[in-house]
Amino acid sequence: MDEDKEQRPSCNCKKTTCLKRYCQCFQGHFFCSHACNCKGCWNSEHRRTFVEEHAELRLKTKPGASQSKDSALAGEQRVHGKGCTCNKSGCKKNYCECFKKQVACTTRCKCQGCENSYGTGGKGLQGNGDPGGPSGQPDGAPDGSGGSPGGSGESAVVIDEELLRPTEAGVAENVAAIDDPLDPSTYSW
DNA sequence: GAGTTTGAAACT
DNA sequence: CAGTTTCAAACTC
Repeated sequence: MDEDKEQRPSCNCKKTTCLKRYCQCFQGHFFCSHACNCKGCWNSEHRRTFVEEHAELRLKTKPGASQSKDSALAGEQRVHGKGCTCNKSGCKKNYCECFKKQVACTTRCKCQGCENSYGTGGKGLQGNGDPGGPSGQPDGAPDGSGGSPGGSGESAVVIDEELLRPTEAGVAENVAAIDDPLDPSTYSW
């Protein structure tokens, strides 16, 4: 029932008009809804064509970004396609895209002092992190099982593609749920 | 609740 | 292509 609610992100954009990937909704291929607290929002069904044009434009200018970083990688490891570049968070805070999705950092990541404990303990143990790093130990497994979950790290690496790639139906449903988030009087342009 | 910090995305 | 700036979200107080 609330499943759709959970899948649909909400944003608080003020300057991007919800047409850039700063916007959680736009990034997730959702239209903004009443749950959003955005201002000057153009990411609505009313502007669907406009939104699609923007999405296409983004696609043209930055093809690799079209699918976000997430699903860019498929096959051997479905983790963050591009990886994170965390410097200070140690990949153990929600600033870190990998941590946020509960996936392991990989060699694709450019993070420093990685302490991401998901999967095999993060690339910090794989060599890209500094060996004599902040702790040297990734704080152990999140579940405290004492080892990598599943041994192969599989459970932590796999991400739900459904969440990353909402179906047309999902979008349509989302759109249908929007009453009228676009009040002309609310927008300055 | 407000302010600060952080990483990602956009722009030059 | 690389560096800088801007942005929204997460975090701390």
